[in-house]
Amino acid sequence: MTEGRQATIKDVAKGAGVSIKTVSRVLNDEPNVRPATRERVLAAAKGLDYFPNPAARRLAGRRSYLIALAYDNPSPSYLADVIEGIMEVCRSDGYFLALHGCDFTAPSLAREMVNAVRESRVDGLVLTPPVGDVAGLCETLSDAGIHYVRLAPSGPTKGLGVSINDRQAAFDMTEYLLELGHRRIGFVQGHPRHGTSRLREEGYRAALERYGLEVEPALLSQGWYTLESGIEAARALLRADARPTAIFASNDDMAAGVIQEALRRGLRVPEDLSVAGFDDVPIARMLSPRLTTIRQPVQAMGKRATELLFENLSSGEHVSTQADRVELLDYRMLVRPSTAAPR
Amino acid sequence: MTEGRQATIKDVAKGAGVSIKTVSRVLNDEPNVRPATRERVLAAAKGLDYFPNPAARRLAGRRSYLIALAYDNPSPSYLADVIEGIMEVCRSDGYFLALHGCDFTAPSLAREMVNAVRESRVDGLVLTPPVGDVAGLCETLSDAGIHYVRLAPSGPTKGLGVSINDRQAAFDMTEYLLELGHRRIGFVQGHPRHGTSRLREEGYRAALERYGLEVEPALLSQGWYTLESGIEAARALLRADARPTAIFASNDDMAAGVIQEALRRGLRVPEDLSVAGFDDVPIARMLSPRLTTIRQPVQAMGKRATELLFENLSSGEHVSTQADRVELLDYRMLVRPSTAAPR
DNA sequence: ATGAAAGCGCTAACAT
DNA sequence: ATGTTAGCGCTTTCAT
Repeated sequence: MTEGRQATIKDVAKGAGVSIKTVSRVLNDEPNVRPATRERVLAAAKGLDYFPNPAARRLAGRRSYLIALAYDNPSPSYLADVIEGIMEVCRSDGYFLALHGCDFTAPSLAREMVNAVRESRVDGLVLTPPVGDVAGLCETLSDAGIHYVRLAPSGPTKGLGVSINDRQAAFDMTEYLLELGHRRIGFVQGHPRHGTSRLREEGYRAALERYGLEVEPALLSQGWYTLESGIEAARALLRADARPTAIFASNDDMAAGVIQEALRRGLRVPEDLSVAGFDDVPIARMLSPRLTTIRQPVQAMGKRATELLFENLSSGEHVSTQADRVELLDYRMLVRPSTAAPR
Repeated sequence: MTEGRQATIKDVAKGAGVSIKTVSRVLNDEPNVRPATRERVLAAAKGLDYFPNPAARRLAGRRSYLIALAYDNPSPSYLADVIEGIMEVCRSDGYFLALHGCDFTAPSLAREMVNAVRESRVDGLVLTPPVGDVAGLCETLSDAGIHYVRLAPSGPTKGLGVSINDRQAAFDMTEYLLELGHRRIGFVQGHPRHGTSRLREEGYRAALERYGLEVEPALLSQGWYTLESGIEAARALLRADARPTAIFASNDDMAAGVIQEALRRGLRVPEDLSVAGFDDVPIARMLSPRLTTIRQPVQAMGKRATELLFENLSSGEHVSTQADRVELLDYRMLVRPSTAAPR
């Protein structure tokens, strides 16, 4: 039942009684085609069930119509959401998305990424945290003439980026806990090598300072953005003499660990301990009690990042040559039953 | 700093002092090249930092070196895992993975998928549940000469597939609860249009029958594989006069809902109610108590499915022409604190 | 406003 | 064992 072969631009040209160049013009929305001619070409293409061969287009054109997403072990929902956002733009622009898993701690990361780009011919990269924050990576990419956009870039930024204000969001969450009446608020720090960890901690500290409270070392505990590290951190925070009445974990996975450890110790959440997270991954709604957290618009961030990348690609300029440009999107604080006023 | 242009096969040929065909032979591991020549070519390629242009290769060859993953709203961790498994094989075989989100309830699904394949020129498809179970889809794909492999196919299967024995796994879980001493075991059914739902329910029913127990309608409650539907289902099951001492939900998200509703009613888990799930998504470990569940080797399934697809592609035969071939991989039952003997 | 012709960088017959 | 020669199906000058 399979058709003999797929229609080519020649078939369409013949069908419409024009040259292949005219067909190409119509297909690429170039000027200088009479509306009547355009219609005829479109009709012929439709009738023949014609789709341009991407390989031929890539080979002849200057672009590969391919971008890649570079990531290192993100939470599954983050990956799924960001992909969804990117795909939305790719679909409408006729681009493909390639996935590039990598190890952000590998010394050879930059070199390997340049090679991967050379090999796959991708037109540009979307870098998710923490990949985008790797020291020297952006410089290497820029030097190699590779276009990219970063999600949640931290620190002094070069080039394009999309983010939320992590610092402000953490500030808001801490302030919310303070306004509930909490005065001893524990904080579980994120992965030390992720840029967002620093920003979120800064927000937490700033809020305490605003309330004239000291940030006691006993209120801080190091985590790694994993469930297990959240349990460990909670263990440390809760065995202190004057234990906190609330714990703010830098992400939801760790907050789940905090809740687990609290319940194991017979503490009730939120009556004995309020717990807050960050990210609003699916588990936040599935925990008992449901978790107070910050929602990042991950899908929208992926979408906007891709739009910026495409603009940059077609502008011709390279990322690094134009002014730094990081767009901030809105986050939302979601108050759920895991937080309450201290007793 | 950007290089003038990327090296081509001609550059390599010149550098090695051979013809481009010989370079091509070396690159594609074809026979009839003297080892010494091979070495020379390889050295030249390396020295020139040469990578074959995928677009040219696709255009000239008969393959696109591209496969697609078709999915409809899977759990993020399922998607991430299956992608990881597929990518593993793609990387080693020089293939790319395209993502194709779709709506498995759309009447035009089959037609749209054929068009998408024509447009993107993918060599083959990996279909995740429930997409692979859509009536008529496989026939349409086969008729169009499109190669595919299904994950977790249900029902009488045509063509290639990779799965676990969902029915047996559900049987095992139910039997485990029975052996703990439970006699009233509630069951939350999965999405009515997912093939796995039927299989898992069959396993549950078979285990009860094996123990000479009747499957009372009051023990069954319809869910949709979502958290909310799990809560609803638990509400129905728990307000019955003789309420179950254990509830087996067809997936983890619904099990999370069951736990939430049970705790809301003041029931303790597992003391007053045992809860079990299916899938072992990340939340299973994050819930309090941690969830007893079935682990599917999703990544391995994605990997194996891709291997089968590639074998099929290079065999030349079409999927539908050979004997049905569904490989079953091992699952594992994970006993965690959410289940215990009834009091 | 439209067309002719020359590639893009490979693979695939077909030599040799 | 290696080379020659056509394409693959587009985009891109450059004509007209």
